[in-house]
Amino acid sequence: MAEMAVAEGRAPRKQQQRSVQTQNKLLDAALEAFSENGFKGTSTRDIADRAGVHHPLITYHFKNKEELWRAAANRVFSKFSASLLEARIAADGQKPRERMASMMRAYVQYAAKNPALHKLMLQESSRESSRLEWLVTTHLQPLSEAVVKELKLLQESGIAPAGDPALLFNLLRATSGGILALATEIKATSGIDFDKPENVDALAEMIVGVFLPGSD
Amino acid sequence: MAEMAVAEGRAPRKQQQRSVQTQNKLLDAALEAFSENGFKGTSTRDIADRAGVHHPLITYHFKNKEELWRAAANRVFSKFSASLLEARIAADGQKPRERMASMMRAYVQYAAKNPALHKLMLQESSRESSRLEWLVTTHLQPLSEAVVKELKLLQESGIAPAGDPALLFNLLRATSGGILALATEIKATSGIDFDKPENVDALAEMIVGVFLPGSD
DNA sequence: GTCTATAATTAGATAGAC
DNA sequence: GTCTATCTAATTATAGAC
Repeated sequence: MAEMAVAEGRAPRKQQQRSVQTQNKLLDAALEAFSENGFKGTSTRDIADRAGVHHPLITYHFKNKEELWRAAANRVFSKFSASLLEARIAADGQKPRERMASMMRAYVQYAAKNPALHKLMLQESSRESSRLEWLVTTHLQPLSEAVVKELKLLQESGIAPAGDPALLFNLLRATSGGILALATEIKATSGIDFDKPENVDALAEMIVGVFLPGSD
Repeated sequence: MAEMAVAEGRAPRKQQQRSVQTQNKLLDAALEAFSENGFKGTSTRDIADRAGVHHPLITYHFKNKEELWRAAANRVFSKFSASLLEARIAADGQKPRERMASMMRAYVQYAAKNPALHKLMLQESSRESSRLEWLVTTHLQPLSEAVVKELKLLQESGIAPAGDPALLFNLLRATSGGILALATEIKATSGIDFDKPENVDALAEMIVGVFLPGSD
């Protein structure tokens, strides 16, 4: 599968390179399709068409629809975690409030650039499934635990609003992600276009202002 | 269709009553199924099974899948608007801040009791469609305009956070609705169960506290 | 590694008996 | 108003040629 080529020490051979390209095209297409129409609502033919490859190649590279979903989800969530970690490291010297604000901005910016992330999450949260279980244990719980820990410290300093920190974390997450998952609708309803960077910035600043009202 | 029986002045005849019952069962089942699996991901057979009726009855009562979706969406959104209006009237004597807080509580409580509302909204927002356009012009825009007007007044009094009131409205909406649409996942990730009324109350209070920090 | 052809299942919708 | 039977199209997945 996709991990093989990475394990190889030297540059992979030509055949392998093309294989990786096909896999990447399929993963991008799958992410887009699944995030738009959900797992059940997406046909493997649609994915193959979006990727510009013939549909039997899905079975060849990913065994079946479920494994393709998992691989696509794995990729976007891994990139997301890496992006957050990067922001966390970059903010290391800052004061607690500014550090948290940096994380929140990074979260919003990533969510805006990758609307599929939260769309996928919301699609799968609509009902219990083996995919949701996998998503929770593999990606969501580790992320949640890390952020809740930092939030708790901010609450003790009076910077973040009081209340159950886990609830607060989910509030934050639903706010950032939910509004960007609704982007298509909000553009139609309110005329706010989150394709424009200045609107994303305004959103990030509003979230920071609302959730971190205390001065540091 | 469903509207016919209501137009009739006297009590409808027995045959008509059974018809209305079947329609209601189908509407409930459709709302549940569409909210879980999206429009494309839902089969009319699944809906018929959930309702306990034979699937050709869908064509009989609602013409096709699209019309059934519209009828189901219409019902849940109409009830929602009515519920908000009721809360608005009940809060009429209160001060601006308390009035807004009452509305926010009513919003959260309704969303908690009817998770299908926001699930449906999020499912349809994942891509442009004729259904989304209909949802926006029929239900979302009127609601948005009414609430934004009140929010603007609260901002001028310094009660609500500053910034584009339309953005603030969507933030509020995404927060309340988004977190309850994620309920299944949040229970698994954070152990917070929104089937318990006390957790819904805590959510409502946290939202009020975060978005209306100023004293009135 | 890629393609065509196809098997087996399930989908939306309709016809016509009762 | 309800049911069975069925048509047509689309679905996932596989077998086997190239």
